[in-house]
Amino acid sequence: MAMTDHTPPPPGKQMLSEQVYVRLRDAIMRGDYAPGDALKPQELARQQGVSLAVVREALVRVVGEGLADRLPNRGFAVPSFSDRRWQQIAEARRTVEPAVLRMSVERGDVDWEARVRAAHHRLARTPPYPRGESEHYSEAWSEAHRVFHRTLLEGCGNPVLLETFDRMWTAGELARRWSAHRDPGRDGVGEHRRLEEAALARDADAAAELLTRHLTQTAAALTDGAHYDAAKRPE
Amino acid sequence: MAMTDHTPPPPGKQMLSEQVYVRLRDAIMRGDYAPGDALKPQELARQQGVSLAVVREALVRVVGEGLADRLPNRGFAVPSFSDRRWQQIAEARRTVEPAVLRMSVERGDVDWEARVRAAHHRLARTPPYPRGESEHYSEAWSEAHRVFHRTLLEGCGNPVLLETFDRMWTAGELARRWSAHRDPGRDGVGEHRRLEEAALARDADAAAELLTRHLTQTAAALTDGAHYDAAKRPE
DNA sequence: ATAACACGGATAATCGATTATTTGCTCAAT
DNA sequence: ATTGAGCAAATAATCGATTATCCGTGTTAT
Repeated sequence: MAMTDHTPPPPGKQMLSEQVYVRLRDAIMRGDYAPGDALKPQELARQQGVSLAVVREALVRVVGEGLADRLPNRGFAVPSFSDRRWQQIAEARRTVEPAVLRMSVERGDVDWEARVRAAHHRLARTPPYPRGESEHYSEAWSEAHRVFHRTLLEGCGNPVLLETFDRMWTAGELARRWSAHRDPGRDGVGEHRRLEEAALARDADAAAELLTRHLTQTAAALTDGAHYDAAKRPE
Repeated sequence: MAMTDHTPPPPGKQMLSEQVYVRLRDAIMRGDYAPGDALKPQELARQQGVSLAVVREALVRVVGEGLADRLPNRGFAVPSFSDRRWQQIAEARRTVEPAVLRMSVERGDVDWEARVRAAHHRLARTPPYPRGESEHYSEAWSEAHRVFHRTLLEGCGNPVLLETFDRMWTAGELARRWSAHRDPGRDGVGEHRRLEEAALARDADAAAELLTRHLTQTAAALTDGAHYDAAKRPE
C-alpha cells in the first residue's frame, strides 16, 4: 500500500499562531526578555511579520501557562518571580514527584527502562556549562536534564501526572533563570546516576528518597546565600 | 488622601473576551454541550453578539485548560473523555492530594480552621440532588463540594499545589459528568465529616488516610458496573 | 461500478482598520 | 511648589472583511 497518509508536514505549513506561540514561549524561557518587560502585541507583530490576531492568540496561550502576566487594558508582561514563588514551586515538586516516581518505578516496562538509560546517558555526556565557569547552564544541558527527570516519571503511565510535572518544571526553570544568584554550579552528576540505578533496580523507596534529597539539595543550593535584590510582588 | 485608586470595577466594565470566556467555560462545565460537539466561532459570536476575535480568544483559553479540544484548521470541540481518562485523573488526585492535605493540616492557621468549618457546614446543609433521585448532583452541591475539598488543602499555603488541585478537579468534574453511568448516588457525608474532624484535630496521618479512602471509594463507585459505550480515543 | 479529480459551500485563519482605554504631559489655579 | 483638569500620544481591545483550508458532491475516465 502506498501513502494513504497525510503528507509528513512540510515544516512551514502549520498555523502562524502556532509558530508565533512556540517562538514566544522559547524566547521567554530562554531569557530573551527580562522580568517585567512588556510584551507589546504591535511590536511583536511587526517583528514577526504577522497580524495582531496571531500574536494575541499566542500571548493568551502563554499567559495560560504562567509564562506571562496579563493586566486587563494594560497589556502583557514577562512575570517577575519572587524568591518566595520559586520556593513554592520547589516545594510543590518535592511534594508531588517522589510519589510519581514510586509509581513509575513499580510500573515502568522495558521500553521505559531503555528510555531512562538513554536519557541518563545523554545527560551524563552533556557538558553543564557552555564554557568554563559560566553562571548559566547550557541550553543543551537544561533540556537533557528536563528529559531525564521527565523520563524517570514516565513509567507511571499517567498523562495527568506528567502534565503536572511539565507545568511545574516550566515554571521552575523560568523562576530559576531569574532568581537572585542564578545557577549554583552544584554537581548533581552523582545524584542523577544513583537515581537511575535505583529506578532500574526497581527500588521504589530508594528512588523516591533520592529524588526528595535531590530536589531538596538543589533548592537549598539555589536559596542559600541568595542575595535577592527585589521581591517585586509580596503575593 | 482621596481615591487615587482605580474605581472598584462596575461589573459590566470588564473585557468582552473575559465575559465570553467565563460563559463558555461554565457552559461546558455545566454540560450544555455534549462531548464531541463542535464549538463554532461564528455561531458563538452571533449568539453572544460579539466578534470572532473575542470568541477565539475565549476558545484558546478554554483549550489551555483542557476543557476543549482543537484540531488545526478543523475547529474546536468539546472533549470526549474516555473511561480511561477519568481513571487517570482520579489516580492523579489520589497521588497528590493526600500529601498536600498533610501539609495543610500541619500548617493551617486559625483562619484556615474557620474556613474549613464554614465549608463543611455549607456542604452538609446543601442537598446533593435537586429533587428526589436525580442522577446529577445539584450545581450548588457540586460547588460546595469543590470548595470543601479545596479549603481542606488551602492550609498548605502553596498556590502552586492549589493550582494543581484546581486543574485536576476541573478536569475530573467534566469527565465525571459524561462518564458512563453518571453519579452513583453514593453518600459521602460521613466521610466528609470525618475528614473535617481529623483536619481540625491536626491529625495529619488520619486526614491523609481518610482522603485516600474517600477518593478511592468515589472512583470505585463511579467505575464499578460502568457500562461504558465507547472509548473514543485509545490514547 | 469504481476511483481519481474538480467544483462549491462551509468554516477556520488571518488581516487591516476602528474604537476604547490608559498614560504622560501641559498648564492653569491654589 | 503642588494639585488637578484637560488634552494628546500610545497601545489594548474589538470589529468587519479577506484569504486559506477542509469536506462533501458530482463528474468523468478506466
